[in-house]
Amino acid sequence: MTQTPSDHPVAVAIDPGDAPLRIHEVADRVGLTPRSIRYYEEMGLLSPSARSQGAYRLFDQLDVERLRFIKGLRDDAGFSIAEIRALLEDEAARRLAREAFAATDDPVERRRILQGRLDSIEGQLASLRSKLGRLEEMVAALEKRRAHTIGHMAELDAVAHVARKASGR
Amino acid sequence: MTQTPSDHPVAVAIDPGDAPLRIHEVADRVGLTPRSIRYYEEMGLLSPSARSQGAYRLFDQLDVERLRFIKGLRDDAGFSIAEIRALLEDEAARRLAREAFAATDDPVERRRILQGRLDSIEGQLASLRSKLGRLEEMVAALEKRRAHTIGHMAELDAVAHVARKASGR
DNA sequence: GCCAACCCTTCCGTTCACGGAAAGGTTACA
DNA sequence: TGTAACCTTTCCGTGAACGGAAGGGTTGGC
Repeated sequence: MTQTPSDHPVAVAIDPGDAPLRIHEVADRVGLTPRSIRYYEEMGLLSPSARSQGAYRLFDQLDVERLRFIKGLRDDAGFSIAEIRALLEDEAARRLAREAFAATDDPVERRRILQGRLDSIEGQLASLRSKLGRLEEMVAALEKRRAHTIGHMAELDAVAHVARKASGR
Repeated sequence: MTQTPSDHPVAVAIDPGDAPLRIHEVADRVGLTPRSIRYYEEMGLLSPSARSQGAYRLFDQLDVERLRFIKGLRDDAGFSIAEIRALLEDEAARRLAREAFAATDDPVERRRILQGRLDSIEGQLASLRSKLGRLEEMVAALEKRRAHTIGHMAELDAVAHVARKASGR
């Protein structure tokens, strides 16, 4: 995936904006605090990012995407850090797999690696869909209550209408 | 759910069918601990439930439903207690409104009360739908990645197929 | 080569959402 | 009239998820 600026224009996803970011820059971009990012690394949600000469953390575009995903899982899906780690666990291997993928030319091996990645994604999808399902149930229940209430109101309106009629329009 | 063989299902507020439950019974039914329930009451998520002679908390069917809803908001939607309280805040008024509803015969007043309840439900629906939307976005993003990965695998398979052919079947 | 603005690790503090024990009162049942 | 099994409030403890300060090193621009 790390395409040198040479031949195929296909996967030139990262060329100029690929300058490694420092922690505060990532934090601003993603909407987290540096403290949280360090904490997530400590908790094992991030593979050890690159470091500068003087041990500064350096983040690439993949790290940023990963952190966005983490933030989504935390804020939108409401997963705990432990759950997120479980979800991303296979993905730690993915990091290695990515290198292994680039390192080999054997299609069988490459296929095996891609299959692993796919399994991981499927697992994440299953978790999210489960949460989605339960949320949809809640929405459905609320919609039912709403319909019920609206029904009652219509009833009352009908009664009022009859009453108005009975009292001579 | 626990429907006694009474006739009007409308406003049978105090019915011998739903014998008041004690805290541990509710906890078991809903899937919470007594401690959590007390905590939620302390945090203002429950209107002060009825109390027995000796100050035991007594819960009716509405309390149980409310607690189920709270649990759903907590576990499924991942809302914090503060957010849940905000969501249910108007519903504190609902409790009073329910009594007011039973206390009046004026259809106009009753309609007004129902409208208030409806507004509250709409607010809750909006919150849940917002969360739902963001979750769906995440699922969509994952599905895209999955499709991408599957595409890559198909590519590899095609290459392998060609290779097999070239090497004499 | 200097300095402001970052960054590092370490450690203690804090908020949230409860858990759990203490000390005592209540209920239901024999 | 016990008595076991609940319940009450009060208070201190805890794990998760950070916040923030201390003490010190690093970068980058002038």
